[in-house]
Amino acid sequence: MAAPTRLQQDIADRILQLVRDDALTSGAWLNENQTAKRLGVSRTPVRAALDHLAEQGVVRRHLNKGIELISLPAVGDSARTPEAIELAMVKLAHERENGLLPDEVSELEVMRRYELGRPEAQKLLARLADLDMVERKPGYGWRFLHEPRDKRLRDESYRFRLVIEPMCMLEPGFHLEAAWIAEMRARHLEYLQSPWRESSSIAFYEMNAAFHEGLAAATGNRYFHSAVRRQNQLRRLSNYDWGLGFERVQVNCTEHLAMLDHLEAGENEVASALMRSHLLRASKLKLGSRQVDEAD
Amino acid sequence: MAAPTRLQQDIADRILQLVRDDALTSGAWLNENQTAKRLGVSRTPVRAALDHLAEQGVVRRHLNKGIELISLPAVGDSARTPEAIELAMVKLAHERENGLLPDEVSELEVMRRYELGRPEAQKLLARLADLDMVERKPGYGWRFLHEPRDKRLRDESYRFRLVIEPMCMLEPGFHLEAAWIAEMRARHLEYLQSPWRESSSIAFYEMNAAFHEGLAAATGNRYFHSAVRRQNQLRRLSNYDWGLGFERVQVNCTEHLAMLDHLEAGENEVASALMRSHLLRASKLKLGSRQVDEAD
DNA sequence: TAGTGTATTTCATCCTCAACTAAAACAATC
DNA sequence: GATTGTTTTAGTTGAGGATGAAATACACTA
Repeated sequence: MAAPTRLQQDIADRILQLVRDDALTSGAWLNENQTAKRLGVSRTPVRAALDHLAEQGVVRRHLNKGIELISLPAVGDSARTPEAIELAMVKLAHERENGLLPDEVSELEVMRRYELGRPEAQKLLARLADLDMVERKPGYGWRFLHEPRDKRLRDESYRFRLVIEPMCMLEPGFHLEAAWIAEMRARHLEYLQSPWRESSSIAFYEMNAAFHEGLAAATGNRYFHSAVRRQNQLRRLSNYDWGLGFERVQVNCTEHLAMLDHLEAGENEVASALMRSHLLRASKLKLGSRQVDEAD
Repeated sequence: MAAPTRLQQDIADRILQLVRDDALTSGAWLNENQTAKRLGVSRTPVRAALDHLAEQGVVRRHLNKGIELISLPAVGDSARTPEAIELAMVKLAHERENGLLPDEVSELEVMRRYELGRPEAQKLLARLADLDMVERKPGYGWRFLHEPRDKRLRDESYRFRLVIEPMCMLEPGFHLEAAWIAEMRARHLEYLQSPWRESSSIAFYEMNAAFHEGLAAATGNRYFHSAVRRQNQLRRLSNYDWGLGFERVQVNCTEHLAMLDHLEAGENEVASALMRSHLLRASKLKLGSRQVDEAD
């Protein structure tokens, strides 16, 4: 059978998610129409996704009767493959940090260097431009906007976040879902209890990003949300190769948990103050050799 | 002769700007190499631009000798043609505001409706997505993220700016160029002294945007700058067809001028407070029939 | 009738080719 | 020797076609 499309893979994952949410068990029957409607998509990709799931033995098709659920795979089994563009972006940022890239690059150079098609290279550069990392030169080519390992950049980022993030929880409409708090707390506790491995640094960064982004989203104000998301994207580029000690992880998690506690208790001013000091402390950390940036 | 390229037109304008900055007069000689270097561009487009200027009688080429300046056209003579994409964006935003566009559009529909090529339509949609105005649907097409004339959106924008902009002038590195202050002051005074015409509303908006963006740029922090610029772009879409009264223009200019005064005197805290009340006042204005948004 | 199976249409992406533009190298002239 | 004129090379953009995927409409089955 044909390889699954990005969308089909995505739909397949979301179908499994729906099945879990509805607490369906083996033997349950799925409905193409409803599924398609719930996912906001036509039946075509849903059918394709179901075909793929059938191949994996998760469901079984019965001719003209429907789809039977056979066995539900474990959560997180489908190892989301990050997009090629994402990978290339991280790689590019990394090479730039280490002085392997000149101050100016052409589109073609990006294509060759990271083995991308033209549209992909264009998207990549557009996204970097959006993050204020590069800009178009007047004629051809692109120019990096700051030096590798620019300390000023990091300071600027913290100063910006210091203005934005503590204000989030003071916004009028600020509201956190109880479920979100619970999930965040669980994820943080996991890091406190299990031993730290270098390999978990990417997942740790993502949890951090989700924490800060979630707080911004809770304002209900899309501009706060998108400003924080933008900062996260930016930091993601340089932070994927952290060298991070367990103490730092511990401090970070503890501070996050404290904020969650106060927010749950409705003490938003306290949480706001905590956020401020949290960011201040992070901004003052000395940078280790491999520590281009750190947790928050 | 071939029609001037976007870049060539741009270079031509900037050459004239350089000539003015250097206070060159008729009879002066221009140097291709230096010009190219100053503009950060190769000689090729500079030559082309000079050819176009020669056609218009601004300069004259002497074979193997150089370029002689003949007559300097008046400022603002070259009516900057905004990019086709810009125009289409404004038009699209306008139609959307007036309910002429459905909640979902396809790329092709954008191409047809605004007579754009595919790459242009893609760029347009990408930029709208960047401004959080639309998002990709899972399958095909794009979806508008908010209702036309969404009041909430406007409130959110003000709340965000209320957090960001007053903090700009309190940032450690904040520094305004004296020349910038002088120019801004002059432009504002012009609006106070000359009678208000409906036709000046676009120019008025641009002055406003330049004011706020300039203050953000003065922080030396690119994140403040880019956050404010983003807000300006967003507002530009819905604000180009203002219906604005002279009183509002007057109040707006007066407040801006007061801020400039205090900033010049080093009283940044005062200016910051003024900015806060400035934004608050603007956010509380009642919206007139055509007043989708207002000055600040 | 409510659902799946099938076909058709619309849409988007990818690719390649052609045209053109800018950059860089070289030649010619003052 | 510096500056302009010319050529060469590299890079980018735009247009059309092929491919494949999603949306839609229709047919079929329980």
